[in-house]
Amino acid sequence: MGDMDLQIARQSATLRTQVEDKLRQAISSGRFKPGQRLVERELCESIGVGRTSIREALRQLEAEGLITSYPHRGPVVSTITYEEAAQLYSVRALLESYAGKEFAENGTAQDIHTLNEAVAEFAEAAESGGGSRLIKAKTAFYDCLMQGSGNVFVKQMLTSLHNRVTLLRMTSMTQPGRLNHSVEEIKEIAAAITDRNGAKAAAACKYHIDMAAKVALDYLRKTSENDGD
Amino acid sequence: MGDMDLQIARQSATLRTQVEDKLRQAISSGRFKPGQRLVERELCESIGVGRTSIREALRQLEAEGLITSYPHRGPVVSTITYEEAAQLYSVRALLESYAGKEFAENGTAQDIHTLNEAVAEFAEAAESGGGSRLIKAKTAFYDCLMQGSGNVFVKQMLTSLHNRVTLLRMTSMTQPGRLNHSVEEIKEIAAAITDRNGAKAAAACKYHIDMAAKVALDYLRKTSENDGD
DNA sequence: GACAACCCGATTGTCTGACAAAAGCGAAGA
DNA sequence: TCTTCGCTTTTGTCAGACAATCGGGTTGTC
Repeated sequence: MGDMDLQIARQSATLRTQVEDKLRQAISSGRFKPGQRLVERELCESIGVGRTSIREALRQLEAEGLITSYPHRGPVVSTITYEEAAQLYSVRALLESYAGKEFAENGTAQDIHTLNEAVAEFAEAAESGGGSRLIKAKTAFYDCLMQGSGNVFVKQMLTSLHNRVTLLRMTSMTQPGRLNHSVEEIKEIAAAITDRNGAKAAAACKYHIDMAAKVALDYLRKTSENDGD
Repeated sequence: MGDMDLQIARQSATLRTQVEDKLRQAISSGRFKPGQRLVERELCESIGVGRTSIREALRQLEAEGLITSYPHRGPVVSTITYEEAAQLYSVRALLESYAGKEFAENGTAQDIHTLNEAVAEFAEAAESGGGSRLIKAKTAFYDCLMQGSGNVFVKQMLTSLHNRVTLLRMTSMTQPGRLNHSVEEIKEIAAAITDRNGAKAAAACKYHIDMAAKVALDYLRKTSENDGD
């Protein structure tokens, strides 16, 4: 009874919250592409709720940076430039290193146990190759990492950054060789944390993000024929 | 003609934005105290706008962490525990150090010039003792620091953290001796940045925040007779 | 043919009024 | 005293309405 799989449809949540999740997912999954306009009435119809709920959900997503609203023109899915992508990965490296360090130095034994389980699950998922299972496993790993850092602000900020990474719309794991490297790097992180080695954990986290950033930014640079005009 | 005092009431902004600012200010100024309930209808009356604008503004503040909403009970001004305050200052130190380092290494000469002007203004304000002038000067300094970091995400996150610090409702500068120290520390930061010394700038930023944190947390610990039940 | 002014449709921003659902509170009853 | 019931308050959500604004197309002029 380790995993408390929180019920998918917790209908108790307010409607607005569900709309938020739906929109977030639509953006993450690429159904709404960066730069695309989001027209209120269309969203009302497709989701089946009133404008109130839609608009309030949009405000939330706007604050998270997933969408950008221009006055009297409405919201569009945020776009992210190459520069911003580089900045995003820089901050991520900074915060995740910190999280890793804190985890290693102050995390509970329980947290460490959970982390290692998440890593094992991720490694398995990487072998069996299930795409959605991989994403789930990686999410679980990061949730655990942020949780273990013991810092609610770090957790919140990293969550936001993770969401925004999806705006780049390239999984950074799709590269054939990358996935194996990724697994190794994550194992390294978990090992350092289990060893209670803060400095090493921070370094491993930073390395992991730097590698992911390199792949992502290279990819962006190559496919940047559509950023000019 | 140095100060371009942007017109107070830029009526072009949407109403919702103005409400956000008003609420943010009310919280920062302590007119709304942590833990206090915010009833929609009261806000409507006191601000003089409809529920729509109020609710959307509240969603924004909620995302920023300034208020916390419980379903079917409405929003309250966020409270912050001692632990969270400590975490907040930790992240602040981390991010501001990073900002200082980046500024020193990559900031433009123009940014550096502006920074030094802001520091001078802050020092003057500290001597003349104008409370609101001090706050303004400090805000200008931090704006410049974040701007100079060249990282929009850092800027955004630090802005959010700065807003939340006000939830602690103790200026951390009110301590008689603290202000002078604060001025010195800030001068140190600016000097390091002007020297293009990244490591030193980072250290100075961290020191500055750590000192502020120490004062703040000591104060919180002393006045924690009202956190039990 | 190019450029400016203008008008019109689409969409947002905002208000009002309405109502179900839930939370909290007080009273009634065991 | 404790539980239960019902009432009040407030939120969550909808529908409809309307002014303001933006963008695009049209018209008119040089």
